[in-house]
Amino acid sequence: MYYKKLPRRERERLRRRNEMLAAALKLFSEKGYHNVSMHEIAQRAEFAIGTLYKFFRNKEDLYKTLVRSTAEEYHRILKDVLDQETNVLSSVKNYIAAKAEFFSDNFITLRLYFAETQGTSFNIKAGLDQDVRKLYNEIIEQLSSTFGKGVQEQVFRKLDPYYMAVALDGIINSFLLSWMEDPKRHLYKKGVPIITDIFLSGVLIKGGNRTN
Amino acid sequence: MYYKKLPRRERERLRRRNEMLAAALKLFSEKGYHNVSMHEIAQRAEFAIGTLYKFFRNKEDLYKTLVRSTAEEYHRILKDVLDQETNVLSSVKNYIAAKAEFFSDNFITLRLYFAETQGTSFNIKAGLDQDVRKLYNEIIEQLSSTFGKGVQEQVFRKLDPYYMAVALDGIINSFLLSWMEDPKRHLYKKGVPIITDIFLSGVLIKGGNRTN
DNA sequence: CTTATTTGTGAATAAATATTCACGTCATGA
DNA sequence: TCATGACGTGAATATTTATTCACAAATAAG
Repeated sequence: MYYKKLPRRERERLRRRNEMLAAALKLFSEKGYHNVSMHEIAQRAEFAIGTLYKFFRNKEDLYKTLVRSTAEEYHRILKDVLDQETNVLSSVKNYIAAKAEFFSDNFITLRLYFAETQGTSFNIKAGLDQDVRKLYNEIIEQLSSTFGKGVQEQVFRKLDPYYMAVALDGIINSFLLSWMEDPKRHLYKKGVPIITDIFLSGVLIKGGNRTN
Repeated sequence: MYYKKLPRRERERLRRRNEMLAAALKLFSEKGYHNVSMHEIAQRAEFAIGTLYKFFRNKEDLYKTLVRSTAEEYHRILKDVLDQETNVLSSVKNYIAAKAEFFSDNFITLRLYFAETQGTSFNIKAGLDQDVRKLYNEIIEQLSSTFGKGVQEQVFRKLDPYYMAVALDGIINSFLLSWMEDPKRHLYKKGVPIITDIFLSGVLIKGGNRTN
């Protein structure tokens, strides 16, 4: 509803900028930061190398912009889910579904996500790393607090809420990863109920083996 | 018991080679493939740059050698655990413990492991990726077959064994990751029973919510 | 239509770093 | 002790790629 708010010049400028970001996202996602050259990005976006530098101070700036905006969207979506005023069990279920859905919408982003949160964010110079990690941790903390509430309400067993959050996120990530590697074999829609089920009920046949 | 099997010359040569690999491992693990120069590795290992090239054809060769040997050790250890003739429940518990122990022994390797299995292995040119991934998948498949046996023996619920394997590995990895980020806060020894417990029994208080 | 301003271009430059190789150095065996 | 070959060295070279900037094209203003 706010279209046309900006002058034509500005809008065109933004469109160009987005084209460059899109090209960069695709390339970074496929090959990783250091295996993509500025020339390559410019070429893919069909601009001259100089133009690219008119929009972004340097390669790192371009990359940071990309990752930041992605991270912020990720953060916003999951935070919204956890902020919703429902019972804790629904919150957790919604969290699982929302995370899966976010990435199924843009497969490409998933690669960037793993590159930044797992393993190799130490590839890029400091600075960005911290910010993205912080957003990621905030979500884990909030998920953790949801579990804390659940424990008090006696919906969940009396386990450390933080570890529950870590465990859940780990399961989801490993399903996302296997989906990323072979999208045909591991449909994500099929994964959501399985994740939920395993996490909530465990894999043992009887509750009798519980240590607690 | 096989010391002295090799001539002095050869042994010294191997020792030198290992020093170079050790220096490389440390640097790659800390900064990632592209942020480490051959000069840096040579300097750290206290050899001239030319010497490094006498031992390894090029940078990629050095890196591949490193990752391959690490991956092979990882593979061997976990395969041994799963091959052990015990009941399925013990196998799974041992798997959890063995994986945690392997990485607690060499923290540094953990970084390399995440770089290769998660997210950014697509950073390095093809070839290596495939081999390492293959070893990793073999373990998941074997874990999966253990779960299959467990389902038949009615130890585990009737869920897809492959997904159980994916889920378990995901939980373990996320605990390892949080340990890597803050070793003081998340002691790995403390993590093992929690992982086991959550995975086997789930987080819900009652078994009544089970969907199956 | 002319001028001014903004924006796009890509050859040229700068910097980083992977790789080579002509030359010492050292150990071994005669 | 000397000759020989294996090994180590690091300055020099090759290559890749990030970044700049003088100029051209397009657009807006008068």
